[in-house]
Amino acid sequence: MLVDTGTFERSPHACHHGRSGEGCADCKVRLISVCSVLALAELEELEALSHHLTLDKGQTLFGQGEPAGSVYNVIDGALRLTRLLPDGRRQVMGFALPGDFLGLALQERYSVSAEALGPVETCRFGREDFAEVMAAKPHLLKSLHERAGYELNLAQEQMLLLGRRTAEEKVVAFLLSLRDRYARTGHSSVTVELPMGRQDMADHLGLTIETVSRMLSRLDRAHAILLVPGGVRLLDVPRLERMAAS
Amino acid sequence: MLVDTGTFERSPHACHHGRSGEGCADCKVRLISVCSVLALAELEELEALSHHLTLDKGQTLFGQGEPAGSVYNVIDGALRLTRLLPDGRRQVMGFALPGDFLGLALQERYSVSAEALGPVETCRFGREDFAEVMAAKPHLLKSLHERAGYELNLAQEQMLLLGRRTAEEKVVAFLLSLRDRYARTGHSSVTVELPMGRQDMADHLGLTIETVSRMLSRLDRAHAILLVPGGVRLLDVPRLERMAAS
DNA sequence: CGTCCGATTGATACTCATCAATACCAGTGG
DNA sequence: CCACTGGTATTGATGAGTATCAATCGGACG
Repeated sequence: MLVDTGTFERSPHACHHGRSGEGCADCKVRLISVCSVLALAELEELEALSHHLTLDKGQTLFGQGEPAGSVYNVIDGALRLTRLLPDGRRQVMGFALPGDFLGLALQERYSVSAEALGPVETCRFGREDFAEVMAAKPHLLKSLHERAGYELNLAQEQMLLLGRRTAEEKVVAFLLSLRDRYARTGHSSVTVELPMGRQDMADHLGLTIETVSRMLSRLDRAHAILLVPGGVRLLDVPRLERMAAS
Repeated sequence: MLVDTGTFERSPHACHHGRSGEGCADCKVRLISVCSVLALAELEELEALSHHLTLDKGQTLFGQGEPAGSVYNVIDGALRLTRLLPDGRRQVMGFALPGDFLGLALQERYSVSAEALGPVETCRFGREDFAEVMAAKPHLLKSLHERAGYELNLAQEQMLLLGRRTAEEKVVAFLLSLRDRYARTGHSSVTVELPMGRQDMADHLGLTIETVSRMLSRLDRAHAILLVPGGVRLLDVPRLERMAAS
């Protein structure tokens, strides 16, 4: 069931062989990724093990159940993380954005599939390599563990949403949480980009595509948001926050 | 909003002051808890920091949002882990059983409330104390991280359940997952104990108490399960597994 | 025996899914 | 430039599944 992902990968160590502006030190997401806890010397050490990897829209970074051979830092773009039921029903567990770390559970097999929502840039490490570095650097492990705690928190938030919120609350809460995540990485704005399609949102919120569309239309008609191509503009954040019932 | 939990705690170090059969080495859950990765010498070190703590049914171990002053090993009994929406809607994130570790995210504040479903026995550590020990023992941190990965996996499973399964599938999947968890801790049996009430199950599965009750009755009438006081007997596991659509 | 609390069962209402048609938009080729 | 195509989003009509409301049951306990 593996499709040819046709990813493009530079040769290992590409970053530090004299190319300008490509090293980890200049990395766009250095300060918001796990790498932020590393000293410069450590960074170089890790850099020697890194592989730059890019994907196009729709390509699969890894599939649910596959042996987890690599871990990844997302540098640019967005991915969706999905689980499938045998009969095809799909749940989108979340979306990975720049600065996120994929594979932080360090398990034998990937528990989700990761697919690019658009052009994506990642920094790949062999799992063995990374595990070795981590064994030598407890503060890196600690940082990873903190991220895991954060992920667990998000997962709980999402469970609450899926189990106890109405369709409208789900959509509103999703828009606000996306805005918060963008804000944390610097891109603060009233206009929230939606790199995923309606079906992805639906599968994330436990709804159908039609219901998501209806709720967005309704919010638009109520002038709480403004639908724009590729995203939404949040017009009345206080009202949205009340609607989300968080 | 803090109720008097009225918990009973022995004086610190109670375990190793000559009392027989009370040390960590004899701990009932030693081999299935995080402590399983510790050598005997390390175990004694940790034991010096441990506090034995018991709760009665309904008592709160800690509340959502409170500063996370302690972490806990569950020795006996069961707790429910809940999150509340401002308007009172409740989501049960999961149930803690013997061998489980509470507070493994090591965050500033508890992200859930933990309430005893019956008599509960725990092993408490001050968060600072535990963090210190962990800083000195990377393999303990690694073990905790692995547990976090496992929790994350469970959380994803639950998201899939909440978002994409029908009421019947939810109830069946819940019964089977409980059986699996009991099996992992040794208590393998076709009779699955249900230490939680119907409302707890409902709040865990994103249903109402009535729907849970109806589904259980229906399964009983269909001779897939047998409702017994305090639990269920799984009569036709293969069929249940088909119904769960996992 | 009566009370209390949780569980079960029934009748009805409502939210959201389903089915279906249409609109929109980007790309492609005539 | 404009028709055609495929994919995605929107909108509408209807129905299924589950929530809600209400009554009854059943066991534990005083």
